[in-house]
Amino acid sequence: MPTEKQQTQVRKEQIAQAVLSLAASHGLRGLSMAAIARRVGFGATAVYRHFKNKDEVLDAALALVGSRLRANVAAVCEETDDAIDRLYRLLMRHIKLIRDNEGIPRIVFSEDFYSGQPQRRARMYRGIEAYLGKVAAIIRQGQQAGQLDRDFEPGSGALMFLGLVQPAAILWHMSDGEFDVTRQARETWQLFLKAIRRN
Amino acid sequence: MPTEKQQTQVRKEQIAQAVLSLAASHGLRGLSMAAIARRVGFGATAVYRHFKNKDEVLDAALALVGSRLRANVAAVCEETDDAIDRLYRLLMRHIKLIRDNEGIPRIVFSEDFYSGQPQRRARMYRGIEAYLGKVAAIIRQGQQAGQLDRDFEPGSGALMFLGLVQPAAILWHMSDGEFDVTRQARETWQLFLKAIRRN
DNA sequence: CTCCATTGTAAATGCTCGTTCACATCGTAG
DNA sequence: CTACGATGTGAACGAGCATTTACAATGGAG
Repeated sequence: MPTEKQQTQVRKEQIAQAVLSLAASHGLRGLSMAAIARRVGFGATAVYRHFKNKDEVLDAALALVGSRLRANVAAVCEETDDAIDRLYRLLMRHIKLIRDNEGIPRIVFSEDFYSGQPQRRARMYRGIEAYLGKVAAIIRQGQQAGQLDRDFEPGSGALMFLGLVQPAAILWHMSDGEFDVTRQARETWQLFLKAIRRN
Repeated sequence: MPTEKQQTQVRKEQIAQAVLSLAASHGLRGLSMAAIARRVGFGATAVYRHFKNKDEVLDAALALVGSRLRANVAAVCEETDDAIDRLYRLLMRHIKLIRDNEGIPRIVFSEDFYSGQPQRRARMYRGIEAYLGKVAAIIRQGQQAGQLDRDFEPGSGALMFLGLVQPAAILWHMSDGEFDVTRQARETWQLFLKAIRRN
């Protein structure tokens, strides 16, 4: 047996990360069990020692994405107390996360990921809602502190915040990295700030 | 032969539309030749009378989306000369287009659609760029007319414009229609307006 | 009316891929 | 040290699906 044995816990993480990496280069279509396993250094069938089936593997990858997003929010709240600072840092972290793991948007926005899996779609929906809720909380904090305008709903602001990244991210990877996400995000951030800041 | 004969031109349109309809309910994964053909009222193999292979079928669907988007821009430019009006109407038309053809975002954002097809991805990129260019042109017109602020690039504004719809659209169909896109778009439109309007 | 190009069908092929099974090997508890 | 559970392997199966092929029906041009 050429491959070393490893704990299931370790393997699970490796497999989930392999899904993200592979999705980055080949999307969901080329995401076969064999490809995932090869990435880890496996035969295809070994994956079944750690997961019941492919769906469980994809679920693990999804959970990984969720934990990364939560970590970002926690980090910016650690770094600063200022609402605007928090939002800007979160924006930059979000972009970096996507740049480093191109597979994330490819999976999250891929419809094949959800087709035939209503529970997974529901879980994803709740995950995005939770993320938006945390952004909204930061915005509400800014409104109460008097930095941000009070005449809009924090939820709408949070949605717009997400809109700062999404089109840029899609264009970025459609252009094969040619499109400058970071620069564009900085530009639209200025517009966003003008929209939400107390005049 | 139970099925009536039809002109290739007619069939091509039917097939492309069938792709959009099917993608709406089952994503790209369930999008088999058999399913497409059945939707039209066909056997699977009959599709090959009109298209060389599946890739050509998907390309046709993509072209259909492009023509719909162009039609929207042309329509709003017909309806009014005012830049802000044009943008608002385009936003609403864009939303309606997506609500009526849920398959569009499912295809456009599905990475499987592009994986292994670099030319198609490039074509899509050019298509989005062209759309953004037209939005930017409307914005520039508004800047020259003095309605809109001059201190931001029209391209950035156009990107932000796209960001008004995208997250809302994704949440909409992830929530199975529960999320109110139109209401949210109206809210974020107010924010957008505050961001771009000449104070 | 009669060809024949066009449009359709059914059966068959070959490939990819998820999954199972029987067996080998590692590492650790006792 | 020894057994046994945990982990890994390769072969094989079966389903789904794109595509090809041989054949039938349609319908308009001459």
